[in-house]
Amino acid sequence: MLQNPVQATAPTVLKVHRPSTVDLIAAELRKAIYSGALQVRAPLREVEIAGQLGVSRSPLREAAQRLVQEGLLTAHPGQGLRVAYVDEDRLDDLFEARIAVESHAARMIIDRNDDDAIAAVEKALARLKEAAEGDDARAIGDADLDFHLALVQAAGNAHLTQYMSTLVIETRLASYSSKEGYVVRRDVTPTYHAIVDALKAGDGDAAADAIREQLAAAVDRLTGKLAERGVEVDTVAEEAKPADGYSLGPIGQ
Amino acid sequence: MLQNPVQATAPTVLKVHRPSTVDLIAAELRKAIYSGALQVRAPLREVEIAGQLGVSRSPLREAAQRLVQEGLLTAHPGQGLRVAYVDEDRLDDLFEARIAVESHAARMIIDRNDDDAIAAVEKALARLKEAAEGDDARAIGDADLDFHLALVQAAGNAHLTQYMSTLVIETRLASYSSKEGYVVRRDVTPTYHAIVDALKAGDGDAAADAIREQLAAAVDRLTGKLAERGVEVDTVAEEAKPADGYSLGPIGQ
DNA sequence: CAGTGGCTTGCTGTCGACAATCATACACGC
DNA sequence: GCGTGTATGATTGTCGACAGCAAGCCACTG
Repeated sequence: MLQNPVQATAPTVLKVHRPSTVDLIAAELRKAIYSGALQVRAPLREVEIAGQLGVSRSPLREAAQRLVQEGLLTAHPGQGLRVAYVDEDRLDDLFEARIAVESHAARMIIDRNDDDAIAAVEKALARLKEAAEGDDARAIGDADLDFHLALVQAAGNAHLTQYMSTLVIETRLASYSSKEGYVVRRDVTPTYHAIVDALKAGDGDAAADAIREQLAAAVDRLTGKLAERGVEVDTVAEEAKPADGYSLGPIGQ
Repeated sequence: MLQNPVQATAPTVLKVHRPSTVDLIAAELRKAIYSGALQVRAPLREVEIAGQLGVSRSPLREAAQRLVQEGLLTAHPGQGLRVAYVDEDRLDDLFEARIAVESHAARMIIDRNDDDAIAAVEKALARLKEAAEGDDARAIGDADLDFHLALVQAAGNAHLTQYMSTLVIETRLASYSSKEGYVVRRDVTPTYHAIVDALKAGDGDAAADAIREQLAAAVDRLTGKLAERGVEVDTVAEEAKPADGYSLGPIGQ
């Protein structure tokens, strides 16, 4: 090599990662979608949202484009932005993608014999069991999704974790899109134990199968196929949220 | 059901999907990164890029945020946008994600016994073999990535396909980030045949193993571990592209 | 001569305003 | 009465401009 462009200075302190305004707005929008403050298929008027956030339209639109890329918002020229709607085809694709990511995460954990990771997943399962004892459908749903996200996070792959974060929010979106309304099963824990047991046993295929079974059941519930077949399960429903009057918190200082 | 909200009108024609300006710009930026016109770690000055594209800064910035979300660009406050740099940690995560997606795609194809899908993959392999006979490193690399993308496309999952598209571009970015320069192996085809053979044989585990082996070798090559270990492989290198003077085509009418 | 301080320059980040486009409601004609 | 055409209102898409921040250069000081 003619020139050796060495690192100018070995950084003693990691460079501070100050979040940009667009980061904050995007996070706020995701939270709003995840919590249902922004309803499915609802058009979001930019001046209104920007006003609530205390920013101008420009950074809001930039942040919105990130969610478009994630598939959480859709943009049709002239019609502006709408919260995405998860139809049946996309639902299948979404859960198939989740199977790919989650089962691979399980295999990664098993291949590494990562006890800490398994412990983290068990902790998430404990929180789910605790939530399932209550009647708050939203809390149960949160704990459910948190479990799946924790599984992927435990695999320690930042790339997959970010993708999974999007998949989680889109799953919640699918729940909102369901004609059955927002319903969660209460008796979910047995299937989850199967996943954790497979992790402990170091059986990747069993873990993958358990995840597949778990998610396939979720798809059936969301598409209403369980009801069609007359299957009765113990479910908890959530009242529809206030139609409007939602307000997003202003961007932190 | 009390109310049956039937589809208002069965759409006889599919709704036209007119691409927005932001779509076009984002696609142009991706192409520029993929082709190397925008070099790794290069800061992109907005006025300049916007001028070349014949648009204002606003839509350019919005499009750029999409690429930020994809991980193709990075945004540090006050310092603007830079083409992302794939360091070693991220490289590992990237290829592990590719293993997750591609091996699952293979399993999907096998589970469905989808002969058309296998035919499509074989077609991509044929194109790769044809390119490998030449000395154009870029063409070989394109055909290589096309093969992997074709594999995922053949699985027929739009969600995974979109994710894979990003992974493909980021892989190209990793090649540019490599200190070895842009180098491709010429004798890749045996490993690819193993993948296709496993697809034909309907052996999902074998396909997954072949993909893992293939991608692990790619990581070794990109990190220079092959050279360290003194492994000699038949490679084709590409001259470094013109440092600047790149110009992006204007947005189509 | 090395290090520090301030200045300057360029760019980004954000804003307000204009023009183009779409949806809605209404009037008209068949 | 139904469909078509038109007018209106609102919202988006785009632009140019200003303020604020960061990097780089130069002069100054120890």
